[in-house]
Amino acid sequence: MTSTPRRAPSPDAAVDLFGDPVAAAAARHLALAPAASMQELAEAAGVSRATLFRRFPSRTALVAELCGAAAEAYVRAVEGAAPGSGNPREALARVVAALGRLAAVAGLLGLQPLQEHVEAALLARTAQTEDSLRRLARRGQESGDFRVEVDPEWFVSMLTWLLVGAADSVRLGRLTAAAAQRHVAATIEVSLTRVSRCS
Amino acid sequence: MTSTPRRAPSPDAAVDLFGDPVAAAAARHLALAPAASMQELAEAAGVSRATLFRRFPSRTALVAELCGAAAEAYVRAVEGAAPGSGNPREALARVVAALGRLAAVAGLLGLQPLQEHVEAALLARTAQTEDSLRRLARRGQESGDFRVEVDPEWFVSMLTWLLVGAADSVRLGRLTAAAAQRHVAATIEVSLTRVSRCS
DNA sequence: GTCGTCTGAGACGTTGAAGTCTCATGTGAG
DNA sequence: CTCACATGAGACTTCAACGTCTCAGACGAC
Repeated sequence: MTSTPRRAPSPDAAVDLFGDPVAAAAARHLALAPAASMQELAEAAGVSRATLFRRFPSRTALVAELCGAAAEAYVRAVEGAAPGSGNPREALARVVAALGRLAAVAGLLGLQPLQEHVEAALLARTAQTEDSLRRLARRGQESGDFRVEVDPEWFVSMLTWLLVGAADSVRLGRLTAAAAQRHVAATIEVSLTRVSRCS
Repeated sequence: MTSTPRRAPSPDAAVDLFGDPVAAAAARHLALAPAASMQELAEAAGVSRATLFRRFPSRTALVAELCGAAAEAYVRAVEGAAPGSGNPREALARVVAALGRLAAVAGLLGLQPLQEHVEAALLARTAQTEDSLRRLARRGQESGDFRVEVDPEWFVSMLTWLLVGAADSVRLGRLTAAAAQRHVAATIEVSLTRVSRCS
């Protein structure tokens, strides 16, 4: 055969965020229907309820695993973007691009209602990462690249929720994924970076 | 008595968003615990479960009413800010201020998982209002006050989700309500308005 | 072929919350 | 005091989803 049978990796690599397609499908459905039952999730994943229970001992475990995987991906995305290295503006651009890719898949999972201890675990997992983002904000402020009026804490919040908003706009069919991602990047950049010079 | 006995209206008037204190307390609790049972909501409101059922025929009805009231308040807040009148920058500032006041109370209610038809009803209720915001964005772009790169659709989304993010930061104790509100206003303004001149 | 493994179908028990109902208590109006 | 009405407490039914289990069929390895 002239065409090689191996599938080309999907253009946005975030698709295989989860090991298996069942988890991926469940996550996709859960993001759209946060209160979905195991029955629904199984149907969405194309397996029987029994099989879903074989893979995940309980609904709680399923949700925790999916959200955990999303948190993990978030951490890896930010780390991969090396927010601590190089020019702050470029580091910021890398971070935003990496997270933008992620948001389409995992953004709305962040809206999942969680048990308190599960949420606490996720927050603990991402605490270091969020801190590296805060440091990036401060670093840029010290270097004169970023506005000093922006509280690093707010920077993290803004980044997070704009990504969620982007994912939601896509869900409602109001923006395409690509456009939403561009808007997030532009908004973050404009609100964080200082105008360096006038024409 | 020298001091008049009538209570001064609370500094942020949004407190009595709902007619009765029971609904207000339930809404407050629901925002923090989206999966709360009627038992929990009743306790949070300081009434018995029976009474809660007397006032709201079902949990669905309760949630729908609270979210509906929030949507209503959103509509009124925007209308009250008259986004269609006057200088676009000032109109924007009015809108952001009005919504900022609202977000502390109702922001996280927007995260409530809803049945599809309930969500559709809320979207229908707010459609006109969102449209007036889009028109404000366009108007500002035509007048040269706002950047033309910002899609009016994204403007609405950004505004919405930054307010949710502000409410969430407050919930997590990471920002004070006042600070969060200021940050939202500043972010919106910076990302939307064009730099008019260079010192 | 046989074996091991995974799966779907579906019955089954359990549980927790929803929603209904009754009754006793309290309180304000007259 | 008496009536009307709202509430709290709690028993009760219903129900949907969870979670467990069994069994039969499919499929690959060998």
